[in-house]
Amino acid sequence: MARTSGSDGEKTEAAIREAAVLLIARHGFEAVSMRQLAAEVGVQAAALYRYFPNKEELLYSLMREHMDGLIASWEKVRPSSADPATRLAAYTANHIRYHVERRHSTHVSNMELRSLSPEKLTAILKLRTAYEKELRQILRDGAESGAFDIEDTALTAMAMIQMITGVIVWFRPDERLSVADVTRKYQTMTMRLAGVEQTEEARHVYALDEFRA
Amino acid sequence: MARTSGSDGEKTEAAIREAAVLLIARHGFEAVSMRQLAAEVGVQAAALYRYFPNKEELLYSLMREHMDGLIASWEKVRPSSADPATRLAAYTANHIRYHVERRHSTHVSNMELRSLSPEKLTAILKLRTAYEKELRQILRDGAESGAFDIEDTALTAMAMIQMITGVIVWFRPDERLSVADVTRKYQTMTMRLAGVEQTEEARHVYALDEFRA
DNA sequence: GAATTAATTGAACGTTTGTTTTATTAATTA
DNA sequence: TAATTAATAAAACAAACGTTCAATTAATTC
Repeated sequence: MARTSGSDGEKTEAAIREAAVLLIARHGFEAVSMRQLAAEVGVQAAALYRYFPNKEELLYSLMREHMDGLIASWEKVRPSSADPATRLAAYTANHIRYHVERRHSTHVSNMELRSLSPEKLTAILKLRTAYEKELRQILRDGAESGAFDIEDTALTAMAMIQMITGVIVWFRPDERLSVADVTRKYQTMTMRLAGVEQTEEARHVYALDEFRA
Repeated sequence: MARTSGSDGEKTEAAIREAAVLLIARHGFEAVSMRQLAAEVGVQAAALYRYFPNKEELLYSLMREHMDGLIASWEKVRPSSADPATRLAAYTANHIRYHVERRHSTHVSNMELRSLSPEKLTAILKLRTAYEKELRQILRDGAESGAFDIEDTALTAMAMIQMITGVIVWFRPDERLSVADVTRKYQTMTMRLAGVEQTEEARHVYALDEFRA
């Protein structure tokens, strides 16, 4: 056999990416074989090598796509000139929205870092650090202006990120809780961690429907 | 060759467990081979099967040991009859201490769940749920008594656990931050998430040296 | 319609995998 | 000291792994 009827490189690559994210999220990178992935796509294993030179490059490509998308999504909604509390609420909302919508690729990007070579690992961590730096800056600005009350901005930023990323571990949108509900509740919590007073807190969180779309 | 001079079953099993936790934490369960593990212990692969019937049972045994230890450590320090804020501070401190002291087994228990069969996965999750239930009860008691101000106790408990477990991702004890420093800062943050007022918050956190040993 | 390019198959490669079996020696018990 | 048990090595198993290569067909270009 050879080229199949109706075959299309672009569609095949997209199908590979989608199946790979799902399989790797479910079973882990090392546990997924190229044959298993190919079978899921409906193709022979050898065909995968037309799109990715090897297994590790496939993983790396998935992670880069995820991180690039995350940063791009933030740059799109970022209210650069707003006050720190507004920016914090926006950061929280965007983070949760992006991760909830991409549970599987988030899992891959967070859990499979050890399967990357040192150079590729460094590249991904660089993107992650750049993204986290945005939050640290918000916290620092708020602490300086007196809007926030934070003892250790670096530590608080790490704690916040862990907290809001953790939403994908337990949250599934259902009838009880919508993404908007969860976002609002997490916004309240990041405000509390930032040391915003209760009245100010509510004013910022509830006024931020625009960041929960 | 056969039995080696000075060989001792107990010591060998302990060596296997220790090496397994380290290797699996570093490379992931699927990426670690029985031969690699055996080499680390200084033994042939076949010798491992004297202590564990197969690879999965080894993983399961490591996870059970971790979870049992976590629950036991909490039962030992738990101030059952204290007020909610004190109990929350104790829970936070014990959680951080246990996890920081066992970074590698924490990594294994949190990241390798998907390598377990459904029955074993259920067993481990049952232990985890039991442990998390303790925190939910503290939050519920505090909310009822008016000591805490919490909108959604289940969600807040999940967020707190994610936050305080996340400490192992970035924290390494060094000259800048000791475990006691980090514990105190995280206690402040869990108090804030619980909605304890600032003055009460400080009174509870700073008086809890006993829970930071 | 012929030539070229894109997409894929099927077979094969040497390694490595988890695991089992058998033999052998050290330590312990009688 | 003889018999027994504990602990290991060495070799072998079939199965699965990532990857390569040559052949073949579909789609596109000329």
